[in-house]
Amino acid sequence: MANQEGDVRLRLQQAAVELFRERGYDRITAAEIAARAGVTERTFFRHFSDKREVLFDGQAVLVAALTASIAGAPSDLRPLATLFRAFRSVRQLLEENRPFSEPRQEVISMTPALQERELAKMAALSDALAIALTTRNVPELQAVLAARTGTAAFAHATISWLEQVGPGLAERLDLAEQELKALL
Amino acid sequence: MANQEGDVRLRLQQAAVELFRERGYDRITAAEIAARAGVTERTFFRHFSDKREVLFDGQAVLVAALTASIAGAPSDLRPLATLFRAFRSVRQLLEENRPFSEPRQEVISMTPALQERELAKMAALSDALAIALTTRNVPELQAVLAARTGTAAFAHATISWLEQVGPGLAERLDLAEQELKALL
DNA sequence: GTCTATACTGAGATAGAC
DNA sequence: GTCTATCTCAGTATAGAC
Repeated sequence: MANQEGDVRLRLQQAAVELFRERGYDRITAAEIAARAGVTERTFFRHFSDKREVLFDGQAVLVAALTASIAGAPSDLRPLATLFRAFRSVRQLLEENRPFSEPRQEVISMTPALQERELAKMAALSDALAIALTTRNVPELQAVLAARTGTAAFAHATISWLEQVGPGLAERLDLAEQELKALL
Repeated sequence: MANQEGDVRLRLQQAAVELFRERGYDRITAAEIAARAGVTERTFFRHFSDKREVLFDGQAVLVAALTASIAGAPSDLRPLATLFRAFRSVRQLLEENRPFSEPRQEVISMTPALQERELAKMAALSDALAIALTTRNVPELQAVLAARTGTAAFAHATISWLEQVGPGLAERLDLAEQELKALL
């Protein structure tokens, strides 16, 4: 029981991804996910405030790692360079998680409701990065714009890396940074 | 009846904004909105695929105006400059709409579920702008990044303009463009 | 853990515009 | 007659209150 109790959350998440891939997000009920994880529907909603949220949980670790990297960056680094330095610092973390995040992303890309939630999570990430930049004395508007721009590039790099065969994550990040520079 | 039939959609939208402001988004049911507009709940859902959507309808006009401006821009203009030219071309449209969009934005800013939808709409706008740029032979990745970046600046400018007293929309757009240039 | 409100869907009937 | 908008009725699932 101790085993089972501890990872109910994890079992719910795994069950959710499996079922969503088998039959599609909107044809799966929260009760079905709960049943496969061996708990009741009520327990599902105790762990996740809504049905979508079961797929969005790794964010906290990522945000912590990124803000830590920003806080520890050389103080003369410009905002965008600071952000890309942070993105590169979590590369290994993302690569290790690929076995989980790839099927997860497959489900998200098929489901508008989940894409919406993903955008919200990215916006929250962007806000966190903007705050991390302002504590380094980057002016607010510049911090917000840099965070949005950097997050967009980061999201594009990671999602295309998960969805398409081709370059690795590091190369995709390099490419995105180059293209951003070329823009201006 | 002919009068009423024609603007059911509009009446539903107006009723929705009024009620949401009075009591808050989640304390208003779709049935109440429908009742105030003189139709049934089912009719509400025939016009709007979900409850949130009743507040997001002006986008089509905006997207059309922006893509038209991009299509008509001088061919030697760089991607971000092309986008800001387009944003400025819809300034009057936005200013005329302010009596509607300001209360609407007030409701959105109070409601996480609506903010999520707004992000989705902005992402759709960004996708449309990216496509408009690629038809001008901007390379795909560059177009996507420019569109995301530009859209973020545009959204920030318009939302802060709606929510806070201070500079006009034109000045806020100028400011955002300057800060973007300063980033790179 | 139980109960309930409400968001949303589907099918069929009605009514008016054309 | 078709087409389109609405209503009616019945139902399921999410999510919040208790």
